Amino acid sequence: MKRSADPADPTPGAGPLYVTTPIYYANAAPHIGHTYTTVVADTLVRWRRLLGADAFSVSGTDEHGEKMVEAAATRGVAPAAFTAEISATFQQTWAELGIAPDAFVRTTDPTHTRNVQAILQRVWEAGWIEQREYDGLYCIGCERFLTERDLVDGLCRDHERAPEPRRESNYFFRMSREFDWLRDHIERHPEFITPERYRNEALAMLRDESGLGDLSISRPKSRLAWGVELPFDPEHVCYVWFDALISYLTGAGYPDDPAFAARWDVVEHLIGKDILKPHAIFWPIMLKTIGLPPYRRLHVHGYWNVDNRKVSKSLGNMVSPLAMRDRYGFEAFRYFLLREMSFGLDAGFSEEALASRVNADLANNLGNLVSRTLNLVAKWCDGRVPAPENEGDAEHAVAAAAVATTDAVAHAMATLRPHDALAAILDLASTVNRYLDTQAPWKAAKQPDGEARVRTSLATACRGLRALALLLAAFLPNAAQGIAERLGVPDLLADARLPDAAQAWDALAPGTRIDKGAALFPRIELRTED
RNA sequence: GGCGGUGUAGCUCAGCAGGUUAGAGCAGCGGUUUCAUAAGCCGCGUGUCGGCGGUUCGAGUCCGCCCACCGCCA
Repeated sequence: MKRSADPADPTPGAGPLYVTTPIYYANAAPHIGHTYTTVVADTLVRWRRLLGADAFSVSGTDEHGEKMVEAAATRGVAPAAFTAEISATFQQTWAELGIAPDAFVRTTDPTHTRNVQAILQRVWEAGWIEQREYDGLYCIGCERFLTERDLVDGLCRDHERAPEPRRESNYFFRMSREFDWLRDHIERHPEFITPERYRNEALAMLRDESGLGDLSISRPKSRLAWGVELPFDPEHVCYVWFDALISYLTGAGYPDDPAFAARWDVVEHLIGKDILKPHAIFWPIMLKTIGLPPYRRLHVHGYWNVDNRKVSKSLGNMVSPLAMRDRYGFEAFRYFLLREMSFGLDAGFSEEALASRVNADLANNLGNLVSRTLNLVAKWCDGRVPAPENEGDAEHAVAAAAVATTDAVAHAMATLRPHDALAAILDLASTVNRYLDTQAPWKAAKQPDGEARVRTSLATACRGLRALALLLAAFLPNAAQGIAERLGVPDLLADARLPDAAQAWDALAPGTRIDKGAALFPRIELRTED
């Protein structure tokens, strides 16, 4: 089942990486969807760095558009003040959760708006933008003109609000000229958009073409002043998507940072399925007209449903990552997100599901393994990691399992399947639990000739914990560090490099003083309603 | 209406290019252990693989039709 790695083929997915989250639309505090994408990006970056590769990440906030003006007006503040506040909330949230993108782009940043204007000017001069009159019904919620088919009882289908008639002079990005090129590119590069279902959807959009056409990228200032001014027409501002996508360039240092080119070579975007079209269609064509190669990959994940319903403000079922942290500890929540969603598919969140998943995997399996191992070491080995004395098949099997797990995690991460990676890691914890039961050092300790068995089995279990700490470092950094500290090797993760570190099975020095510490993951007891 | 997707054990999902008695985790049931976080370990699943038909020596796995749900588009 697990393919053994080809010796000529190094660890898969071990090269440098530049990964982005979406530039989140900053009209409300971050919720579970933002948190998921951001956590996946963070995990991916940590994993690549653990493999010794350079990894760079960008996140940010998209702050322009009519909805923002509306929301700010509702709150009685200026758009700039409103978005500054929300953007700060995003940044503080990630910081509090221990997630630190290398760059955080606000679409209102002067460096960014300069980039947008320079690019607009260049694309304009190259003839990719033209002015047209447009007459139609406009939905502020969608930030676009609607067609008859978007209407239900005269209301926008998605936003259930009445569109307003508008006649506007708009600038259009003539992207339809490149649909053939893009279709060809996607067809020639099967991994350009993953999972495959979303690649198919992108191809379907291009096949029909009916819904696509050219893209309006401007709004007259008379209607919307909150945006980046078009350099070639000061009476208009740039439409939100054109502006926002360029953040991926700004964040990577475009155009002046010498590191930009290398980053752009290895860029992969992470998005939710709701913004497939701009990323799969608009963006590659924009890049082509800018004169940059397409991004390397686009990874698309599904939606989180909460308590079996779609997440929406009106339902009030938004899940705040900070609230989850306060209630269960952030890594429990982070684990749930990464483990429960099969990347690409929709998944469901509920506190019951969280408790069940965390208790089974983290408390009962992993946490308890740490606890019982260290307790045995404290009791029978004077609190020091023992030296193995007579290793046999059982010990070799555990060591082999650690290597196989490392390989499995690498494969899973190379194809953006964090859920599979975590399943493999927890499986290793099970293996060590089974090993301990088989060896039963607590019994051997009471037998006259059992000492070698006690030392060997506990040394092996400790080595297993060390491997688990290394493998978990990217997924649950605090818990991994917690294991390392309890094992008496607090610097384990500081400069560890996989897969060597996991394969260096005997690197845990005998005599190391362990520290039992508190329970790594206490069981979650949900209060039951009566 | 068109295109695409999904439909596999109570739940969440694996099943790649068709091939021995269809799997995992969780939940449940039984047993066992006591080092440990009422944890661990062992054992237990007769599931019409949505339905019908077809191709094949052989189909969950390919083809057609149908049903349900979802998405994109119109």
